[in-house]
Amino acid sequence: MSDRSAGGVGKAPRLEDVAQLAKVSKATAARALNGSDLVTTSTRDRVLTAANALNYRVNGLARAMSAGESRTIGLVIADISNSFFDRATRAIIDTAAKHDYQVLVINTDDNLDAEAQAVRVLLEKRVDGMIVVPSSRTKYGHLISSTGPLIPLVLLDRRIPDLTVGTVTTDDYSSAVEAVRLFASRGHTRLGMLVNSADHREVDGDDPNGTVSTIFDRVSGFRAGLAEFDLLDEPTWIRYSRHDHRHAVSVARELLSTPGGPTAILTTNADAALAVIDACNELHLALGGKIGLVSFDDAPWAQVFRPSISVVDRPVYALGQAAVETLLAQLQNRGAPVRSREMRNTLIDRDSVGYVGPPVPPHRSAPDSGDLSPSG
Amino acid sequence: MSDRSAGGVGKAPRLEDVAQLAKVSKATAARALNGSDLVTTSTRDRVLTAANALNYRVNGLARAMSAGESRTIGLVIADISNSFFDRATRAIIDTAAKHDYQVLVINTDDNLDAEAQAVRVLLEKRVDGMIVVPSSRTKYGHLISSTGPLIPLVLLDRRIPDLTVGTVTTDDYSSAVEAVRLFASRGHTRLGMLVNSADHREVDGDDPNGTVSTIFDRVSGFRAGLAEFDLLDEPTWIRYSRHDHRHAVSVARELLSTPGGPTAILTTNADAALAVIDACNELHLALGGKIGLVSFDDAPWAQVFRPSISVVDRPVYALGQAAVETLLAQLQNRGAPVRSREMRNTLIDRDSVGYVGPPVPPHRSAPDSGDLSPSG
DNA sequence: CTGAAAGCGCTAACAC
DNA sequence: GTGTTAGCGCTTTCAG
Repeated sequence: MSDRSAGGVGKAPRLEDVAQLAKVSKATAARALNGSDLVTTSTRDRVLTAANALNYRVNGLARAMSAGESRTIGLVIADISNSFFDRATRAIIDTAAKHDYQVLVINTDDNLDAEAQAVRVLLEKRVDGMIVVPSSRTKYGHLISSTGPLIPLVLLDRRIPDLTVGTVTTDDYSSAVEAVRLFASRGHTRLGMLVNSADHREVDGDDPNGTVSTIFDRVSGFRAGLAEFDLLDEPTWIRYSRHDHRHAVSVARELLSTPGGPTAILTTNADAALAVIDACNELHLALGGKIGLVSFDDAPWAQVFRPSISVVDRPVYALGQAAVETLLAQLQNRGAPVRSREMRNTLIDRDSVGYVGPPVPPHRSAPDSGDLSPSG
Repeated sequence: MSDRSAGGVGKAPRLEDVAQLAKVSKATAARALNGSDLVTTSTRDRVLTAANALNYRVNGLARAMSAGESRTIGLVIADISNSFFDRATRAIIDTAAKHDYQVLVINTDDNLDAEAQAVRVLLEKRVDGMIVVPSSRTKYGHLISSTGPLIPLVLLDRRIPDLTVGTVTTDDYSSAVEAVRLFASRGHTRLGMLVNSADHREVDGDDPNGTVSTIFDRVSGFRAGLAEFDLLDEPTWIRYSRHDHRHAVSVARELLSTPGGPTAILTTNADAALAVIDACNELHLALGGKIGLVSFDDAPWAQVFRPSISVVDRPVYALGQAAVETLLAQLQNRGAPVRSREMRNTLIDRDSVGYVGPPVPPHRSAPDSGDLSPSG
């Protein structure tokens, strides 16, 4: 039971055991193991051999305690099993590993309480910093103390306008504008939007304050696009649905079966796109013909579908990577100024936009596509 | 810089700070905080108030050190951004959280060295146990010591025949047999298989020893199915491809464009199915007509595609959940006998199987579908 | 170059 | 009920 040499059941060897076997002090053993150059080659060898013989592994917990850093970062994310976040998570874990950090992952389902709870747990586990995908644009009390973020923090994918912390996002506002332009160039004049959101209540026309920034940006950009072409901005054509295929399909169906309703839909993610496609299947509507679709996020199936789906491709991997790098930079140098990055999406036009008429002319000279940015 | 009361920069309050403020000893403070009932209500209140005032959070590292458990488990998985593993991961994280455990996730890309490295790191971080998706059926030296698993361990999704540890899998062997039966019932006599695997070399006909158990089982089951109907078991019709869409498509194309080649394909995952669909697109083949497809894993898009894809739906969430529960049971009671579970898949027949002729009769009286099991 | 010793913050005996 | 104290295993001055 208390056999010390056997693996499995016996206790793990400690630094002291190694030191004893190598006939040196703990301090020397530690130095040898950690590659300090204040050790003779011969003693170092003795220590290494001993460590090897005992199959010694440092106790990271003990090291973390005394060193004051756990080399662990926390990731607070909406839902790992989402085709966007899973890839972001992949990037984060891999990038962190490259720098010898591990990551503790927690899902929130975009629930604010769950998010606060996750932060609490991570704080207790003494992560060195965290990356969070905030579930609210406005509520962030759980992320700060009186003087700023509780620990080094970077926001991924979504901004919190009032919180000055490192943030890594994409230019969704202008991508939405571009999507509208694409629709307009194929003659679509009645545009709708299907927003897949945890918070699926219809939001206020002017300032959907409860929503996360990505959705806020996409909706705002979409509406700015409508204005650019003087197209009808009909509130009921911007519909919200839950993260639930059946519900999303029913909303999509309503959108597409309204007489005189939209002929083209912009969706905020791949799941919503699937709902639109399904609705078209059910209603026997010609997607890519009289009906147009553009979706945010380039899911693996999007280019295999027939018609292949036009998408706003987001640099997911790079986003996750940047988040980690921003965080690590902060860890290295806590006084460093906050650095945020907005990365560029790419509109990939495939076959789902369709064609219903000649290009719609812009209302007045269109603003440069270069520098549109959201107000919030 | 060393401001103690300010958040953010100042040091975090310790148990001792709380104790002092509440005018009790550390022990009492600890008891109050941890809900021991050997404390007066009044002192408990004082302590709680103090803790609150200081915004105290236990130092989980310190607790872990002295308690001897970190309440953290490690997850070593092939690739989180895969539509199967992402959902399994989701289940694992959520189930663990429910029991107040957090999860450290590491990707291996099915690389054995990466897996060994991951295990090493997790061991150093002193996780209480780990769940691993092993990248080899035969190499597991990094998982054990002379007396058994290094720490409580459960294998997810794939077995290691020679390793007696808790394992949670699905009955892929019989599902593959069933898939063959389904093809046979629609007249398909020439069946092929597209295997999407990190280890994409063609494996030996009889014992693909290098592959992971799921693939081994699926291929074995497939071939058993062929035997059942006395169908041609042509080695070149079982093709392996990398986790790379272009490559998979080219392999699928070869499979489908061989004159006299297979008219139906069983794929081992959703990505491979996408490759087959893409190949059919390119070759203008009538999927769901003269060409049949069944895929392992029910991806979100499978039922939305036209034709909708027939699949072997695997109980992913339950699988992850069971893995955690098995592991925690082991943690509770280390002497407990190893418990493994094989969960049942469900063949969902949609519209991609097609029809090429009357049902093929079984060669001899077919074995009961009930209890087929792989040899390895 | 090497060793002794003081913590890191908490839990769990063990006294009172 | 509450306090004292001895670790948990490591890093890191500070001496030698």
